[in-house]
Amino acid sequence: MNRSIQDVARLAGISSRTLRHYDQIGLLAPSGTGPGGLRQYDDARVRRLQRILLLRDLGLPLTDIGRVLDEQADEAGALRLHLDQLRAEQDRLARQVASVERTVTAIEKGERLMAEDMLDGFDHTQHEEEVTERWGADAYARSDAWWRGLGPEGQKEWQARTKELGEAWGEAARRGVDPTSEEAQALAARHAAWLGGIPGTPGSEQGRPTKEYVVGLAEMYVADPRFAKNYGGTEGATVVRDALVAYAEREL
Amino acid sequence: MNRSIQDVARLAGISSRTLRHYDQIGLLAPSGTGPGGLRQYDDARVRRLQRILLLRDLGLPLTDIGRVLDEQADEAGALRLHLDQLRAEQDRLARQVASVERTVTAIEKGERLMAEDMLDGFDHTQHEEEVTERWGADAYARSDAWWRGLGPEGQKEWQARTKELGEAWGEAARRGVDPTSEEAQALAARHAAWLGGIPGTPGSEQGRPTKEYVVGLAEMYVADPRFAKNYGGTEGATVVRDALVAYAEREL
DNA sequence: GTAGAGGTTGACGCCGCGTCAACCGCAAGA
DNA sequence: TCTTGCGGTTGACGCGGCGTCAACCTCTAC
Repeated sequence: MNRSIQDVARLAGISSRTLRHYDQIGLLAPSGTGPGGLRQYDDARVRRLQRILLLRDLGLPLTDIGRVLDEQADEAGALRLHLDQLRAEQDRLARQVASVERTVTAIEKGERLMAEDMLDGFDHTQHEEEVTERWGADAYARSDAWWRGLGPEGQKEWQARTKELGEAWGEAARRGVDPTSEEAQALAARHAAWLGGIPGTPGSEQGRPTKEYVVGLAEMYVADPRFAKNYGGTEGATVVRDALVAYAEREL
Repeated sequence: MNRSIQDVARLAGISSRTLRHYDQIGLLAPSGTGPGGLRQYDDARVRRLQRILLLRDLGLPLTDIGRVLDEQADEAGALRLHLDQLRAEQDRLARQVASVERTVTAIEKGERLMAEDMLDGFDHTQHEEEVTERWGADAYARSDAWWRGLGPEGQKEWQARTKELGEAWGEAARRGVDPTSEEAQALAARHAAWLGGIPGTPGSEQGRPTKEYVVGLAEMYVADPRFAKNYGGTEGATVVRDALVAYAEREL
């Protein structure tokens, strides 16, 4: 019972291109070739194809399928390993969905009522005391002037970005990432870049905030609930602080 | 405040390659080029990069990000659309995870106690009455001879494949797929190919089951609970039947 | 003069095929 | 006999988002 490539493709509900691909990568070679190099598949190949497709439907990569089928490797074991990856991907997706959801509602809220919630959530002028106390009245005045200069639209925009950044931090913190991990450090880098883009912050002339400013601010995130709430509470803020401090020590 | 590519990369916690890529695809061009073609980025580009990375973290594709940022397109709208896709992917993953789980337990069960559960689940000899009644005692005898010829190992193997195929059907049925959809028809094709590979089934000499055999069997899947349970009950079996009948009409 | 840092452009690789393009062999009809 | 058409063949690009060479350039410091 030798079948042509089209026969097999129709039988299996796949394309002939897929069969040629499987031949090419050594996953399923035809049993022989007829006149003109036409591929022929016997019953054994068709059965092998069945198993390939069943495993493929489970999301197993083709290379793994090849190993399982060729080396008599442990099928259940391979699937359980695969299951772990699927679940990890599930987690990632769930977090991303939640993150997007929060971002969307934040944006829409911000569009409808830009006053209360967001100004309250991260009002730039909110930390006047701390700023003046730590970096002098000059710094605050410059910063405040910049803030007013933004205008309502600019302020809304700025707050939205702020909230998005806080969102990213909160998400990572809830997940319990290591503050020294590559991911947390990348976030810290972006946080620092963001701070450095605000005229009036110490070091903004060099385009990056000073180490002292970042470290001080990081401590404030933990100490002051008004800031901490932007990063998932005190616990979240602790992660943010540790990450920022580590980053500042390294790069600033 | 013009920064070099490395500066920006470190600031943002990404690689310089990524920045070059963004330049290449027109997502983020540098503000200018210095001596030797060195890319330079001003503050506005850095801020744009911030937004790019925030949206990228949410899983939005780069092309969409470009549209949102360039055409002042509706950011919340784009994200909600993206959210739909994420949720669809979540569904797909959840179903796949469940499917893999069931397959794994089925395999392990089959390894430990191959007797009861699986023989009960889909005993080939189980439908002797129907086979003899509909296709004659000859067909049953041939089929039965083939079955015995498989031996215990072969029977176990065959049953495992059977269960996997039933699994795929059950999964699709629970999802409520249209029996005439491409997906269901592909499954039907594979089901038919599987039947055609069993010596003794009418039409197996041609490598594919006859239309009448498939249609009759499909009806039995719905009518007989012993079969229906392999496809998610009567409801599931109905989908299987409709898909198989449609396939048989078209291809056999 | 030469080494080194920090760039540049160009290209391949990943994964699982879809989708051309250009060609070949065989059978049926004008 | 020529043409048309079917059913294949090999080869190559494309997708997404970059990582990772390779080969080359420019400027500075020793």
